Amino acid sequence: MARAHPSKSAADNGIVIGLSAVIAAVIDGEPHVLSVRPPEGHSARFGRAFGLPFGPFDPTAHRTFEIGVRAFIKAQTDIQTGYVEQLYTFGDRGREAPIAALDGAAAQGARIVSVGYLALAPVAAETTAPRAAWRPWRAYFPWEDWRDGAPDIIAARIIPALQKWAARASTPVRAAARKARIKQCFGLDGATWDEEKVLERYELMYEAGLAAESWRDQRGDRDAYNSAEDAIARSLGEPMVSDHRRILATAIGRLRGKLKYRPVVFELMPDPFTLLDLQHTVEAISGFTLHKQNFRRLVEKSELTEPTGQTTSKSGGRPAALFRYRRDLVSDSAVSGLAIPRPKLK
Amino acid sequence: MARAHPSKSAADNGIVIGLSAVIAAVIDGEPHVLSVRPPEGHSARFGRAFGLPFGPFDPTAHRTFEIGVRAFIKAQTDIQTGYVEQLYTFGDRGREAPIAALDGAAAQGARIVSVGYLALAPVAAETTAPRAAWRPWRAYFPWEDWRDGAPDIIAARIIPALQKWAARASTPVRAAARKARIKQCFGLDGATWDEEKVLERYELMYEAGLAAESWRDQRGDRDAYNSAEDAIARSLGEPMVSDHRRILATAIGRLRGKLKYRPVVFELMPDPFTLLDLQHTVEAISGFTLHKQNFRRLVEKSELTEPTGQTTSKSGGRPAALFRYRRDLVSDSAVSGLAIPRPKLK
DNA sequence: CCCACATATACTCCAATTGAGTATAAGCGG
DNA sequence: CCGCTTATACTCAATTGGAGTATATGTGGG
Repeated sequence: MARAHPSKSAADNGIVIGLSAVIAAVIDGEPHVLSVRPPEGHSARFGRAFGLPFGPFDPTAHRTFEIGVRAFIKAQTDIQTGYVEQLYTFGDRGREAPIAALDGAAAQGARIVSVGYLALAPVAAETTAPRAAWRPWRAYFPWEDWRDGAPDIIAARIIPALQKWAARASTPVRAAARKARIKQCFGLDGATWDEEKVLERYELMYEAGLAAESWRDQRGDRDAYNSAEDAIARSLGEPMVSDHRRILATAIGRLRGKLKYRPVVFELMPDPFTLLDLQHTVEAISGFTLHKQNFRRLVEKSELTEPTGQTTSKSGGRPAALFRYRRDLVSDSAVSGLAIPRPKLK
Repeated sequence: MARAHPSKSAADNGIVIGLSAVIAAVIDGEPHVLSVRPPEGHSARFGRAFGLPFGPFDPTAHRTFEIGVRAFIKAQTDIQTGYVEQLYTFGDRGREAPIAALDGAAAQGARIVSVGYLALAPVAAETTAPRAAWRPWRAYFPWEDWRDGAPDIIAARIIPALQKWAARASTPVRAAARKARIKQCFGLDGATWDEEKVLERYELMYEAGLAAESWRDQRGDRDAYNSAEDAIARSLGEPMVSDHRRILATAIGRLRGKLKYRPVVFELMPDPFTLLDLQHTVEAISGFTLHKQNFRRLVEKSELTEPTGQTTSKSGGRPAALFRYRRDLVSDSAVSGLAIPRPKLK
């Protein structure tokens, strides 16, 4: 049972802790996540899905998780991240399957536990790392962006498929429970769309067999499909390696929530910015549009920003004043974010 | 290197995941946490501090963390918990030290990672487990309860000690940074007391050497003390085993926050309750008092409760109407809690 | 039986916040 | 200088939220 590198491998039935990072940035008004294409020949049958930057936690080398995360982000992506936050630790058996080869096949037989992290990068951050690429959230979650109203895919594909799934439940009580979840998750009849429920929506779709990962993991509802190919062809959003799409969903939900009570948007902004830039960034993250004049009032009242005195005329019409975030305020955590005003419906 | 029980031990430099649970309940208007006294002879030099119910995660037996947590809570405490939520995963080296003997000395040399959980129990829950006892939060965090105004211990002992610690910083810049943290954490001059910052306050005190654990871990500021005995005598609040007080701090902060946007208070209530009971529970958790009439208005507007039609005259004066929580509403997560109104100062 | 007392519940008031506009300012390209 | 575009300023009504007063309904003592 002895191993060549005990610090990087694990005994059979042992545990490996994987650190995964969602690195988010808003590029040209679109929210993106840094994605990594696995090496050639890896998980080939799964269409070479993207994954998150990922690395095994090495207890001998890393005093804390955060140090470990920062280290491998730097190693894998060339990106400088300031803000880093732990999201959640996933330990379910059966969701982590095909990432087996962490570095080789060291982790065969071990239970893989994922500690997910969220990191924010200002737009400026470019990556020159070999297999890393900024990819829009939209690719993975085409139903989360409501800036142009309700995405067509919801009414056209998601809801019908979910309703069929609900109807397939084994008992009427369970069918009703499924329907209630669908209603709450997607804001049907009367319920409001809660932009923070990203994970709940993804998990619902996973269970219903609408996420390609659920087929891969041999989980979720499979009754409605003729074959694996059929299921994958009809799945929604691009799948990711391992449970990374679940971690991404967690990150988006958390970020959308945090926006409201902590000044995190500014971690995504280049240095001088206009108020409309700021608004567009908030809108990109939260997935819906805001009332311009009120957003302005809000930002000014918050005193989180200060005018630089300069203006930019890139915007077309009247030049916009440039602002900067007042980092001096306190050691961050004190102040209370931008309390996004929610517009009435859409 | 082979072990007798590979699933419960770990290779040298391996990883053991500990699951710790903060089980909270409000008893007679006082918030309590279920604490476990370690077996005789264990960590004797540390005064036999209490710990949280705790168990190693067994990858072969537990499909998910939550299953594992529920299993050992049941095994260790006789308590039925409904609501269970993951808090945070702690992996810092050096904070976990003296829990070495998980069950024997199996984990010698392994890195211990703590996944903290929060569980809520309605008052009714009694425990008959051998070494388990309900203990008030106050014992561990005597500075967190502001229901009778600012606790004396803050002005009398905490702030002076922290100020001295700030002054001992190696550079003036660092001293200023420490002062700013103190100000924000304890709501000094102008800053408001943020009841959610329980963890930040504890970590500050740990760093300043005011928590007995920081001495035990050989960490934190130690300059101001003549000896270990001196440090422990002057430390504030009762220490806990391992990093359990940190997990408890995380739990309290999270619970205080969650109260505001999710209907979790009801998980702590017996079945029919009066509105004043409910208010007292919220106050116990959040640590400050509320305006009675407005709290009432809030609860009624929220429609989270419904009157049972009955009354109770236990309260003394006019009998109070009994209410129950409407569990039918939705699959929990939809509704938005009680949005605690914050009274102006005190 | 009535009165003091205690708590529960109802209602009022005012200030602050917020949603949603309209009006005006200041650049650009012709 | 005009029309277009976007930025910024100001207005207004509705809602919310903090704080207080008034009234209801029980208990226990004389």
